[in-house]
Amino acid sequence: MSAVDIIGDRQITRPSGLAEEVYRRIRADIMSLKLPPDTRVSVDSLARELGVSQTPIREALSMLEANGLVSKKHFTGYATAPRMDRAQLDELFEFRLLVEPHAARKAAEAMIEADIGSLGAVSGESASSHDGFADMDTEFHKLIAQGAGNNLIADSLARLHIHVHIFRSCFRSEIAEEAVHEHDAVIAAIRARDGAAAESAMRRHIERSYGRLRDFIND
Amino acid sequence: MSAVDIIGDRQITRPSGLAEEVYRRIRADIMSLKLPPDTRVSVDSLARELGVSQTPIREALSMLEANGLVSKKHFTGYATAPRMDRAQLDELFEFRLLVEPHAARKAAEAMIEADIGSLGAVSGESASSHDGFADMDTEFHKLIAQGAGNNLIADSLARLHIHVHIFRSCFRSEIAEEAVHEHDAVIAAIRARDGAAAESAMRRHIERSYGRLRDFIND
DNA sequence: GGTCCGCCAATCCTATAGGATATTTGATCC
DNA sequence: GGATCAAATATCCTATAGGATTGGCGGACC
Repeated sequence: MSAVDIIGDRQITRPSGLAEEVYRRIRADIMSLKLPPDTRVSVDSLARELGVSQTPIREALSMLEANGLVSKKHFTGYATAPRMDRAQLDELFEFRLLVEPHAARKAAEAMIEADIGSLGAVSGESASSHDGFADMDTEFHKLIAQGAGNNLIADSLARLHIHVHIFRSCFRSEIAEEAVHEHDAVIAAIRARDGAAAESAMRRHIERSYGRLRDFIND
Repeated sequence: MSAVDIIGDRQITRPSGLAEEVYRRIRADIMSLKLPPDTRVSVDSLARELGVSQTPIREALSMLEANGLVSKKHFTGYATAPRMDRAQLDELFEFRLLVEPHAARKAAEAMIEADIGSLGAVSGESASSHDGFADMDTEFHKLIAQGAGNNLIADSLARLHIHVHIFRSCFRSEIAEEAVHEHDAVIAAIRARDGAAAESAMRRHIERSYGRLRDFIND
């Protein structure tokens, strides 16, 4: 009998290592703004708080650094990345505008029916709270990127979307009713297998989203 | 006086930490095929070989894992990523085809003169050896991505280009005379500040490059 | 009053030791 | 001869202790 066992809901608790678990935890704390941008992160404190040794903390922070969520200064320690400035927001949306409409088109052409079903499941409902909308938005874009059948694109967008999430959370942006409608437009086009319509609907969504977020920053 | 000192060519040797140095070292070994794809990588061995403790090795490997160059299996150890298969190659070039022509267009419109100068410096010369061409190709695409003024794009492409480099090295691909000509066509278009021409020249270059690499794989 | 210098605390960085696990090897049995 | 099982090895994972460095604080000096 292995040390890991079957738990109630028939799910193996595969221990991918403490490092990965710590990674998820810290990333969650960053995304929930429990660790605000530009905040010092002490290895020692985290080790005590989470009740593990320093080594897995260090590994997790190294991975977070490689993903651009924290930065390390030699002999000074780690700190969460500063909030995006105007230039970075521009760069990020230029990138999204380049990739996501293409992904939407491919998804409309190649997505399997089952995944289109799950896509409908993240439409509108549970968009009552701010966090609810954020999670829904994340899931929406992730499903489409995966539906396009390109893991590289999906991973790149997921990595970037984290920063969008943080930026949006910083300003407690009101839940955009428009965004839900824009999502629905994309979903409808994908359901209709209309690649061109999906591409332009996604482009419109991202452009509007860009406009909504850009208002918060003027430096 | 700080511990780090000024060296001959007026450059500070800023010690970014052992972890980063180890990171570069391992990445170089992977790119030079000294660590071939799908090869076990022992933390202990590396520690002894490089004469450092296990901790910086572990941090470096964590960063490499986040960048997709090695993978970790719990209680089994690290291993270099397996060589790209056909599907991954397709995904990678779909991505490049999406991003790089756009970058070339922007570079033609916005690149400053000085950088165009350095661009000409990587044209043709030192393309005699295989490694020489590989480095030149890397530098060529990096300069254009940076010239487009979008760090996100530049970083994403740099990360992907490493895998192209490894794949090409695996097959000891002959130095493609064509590639140099295609590069020159892009450079000429950028020099002429012709965005449309730069975009299509880059698209053509990547498509041809894709065709050249695709021949090596048929599974 | 402003500036510079030395001290102190906090933190990171490194090294080593011990526990746990997967893979491999060898012998035994069918 | 092939398959199965068990022990041994190599490796990773964790924890703790000690050395090195940076940044901040207070006092002295101009």
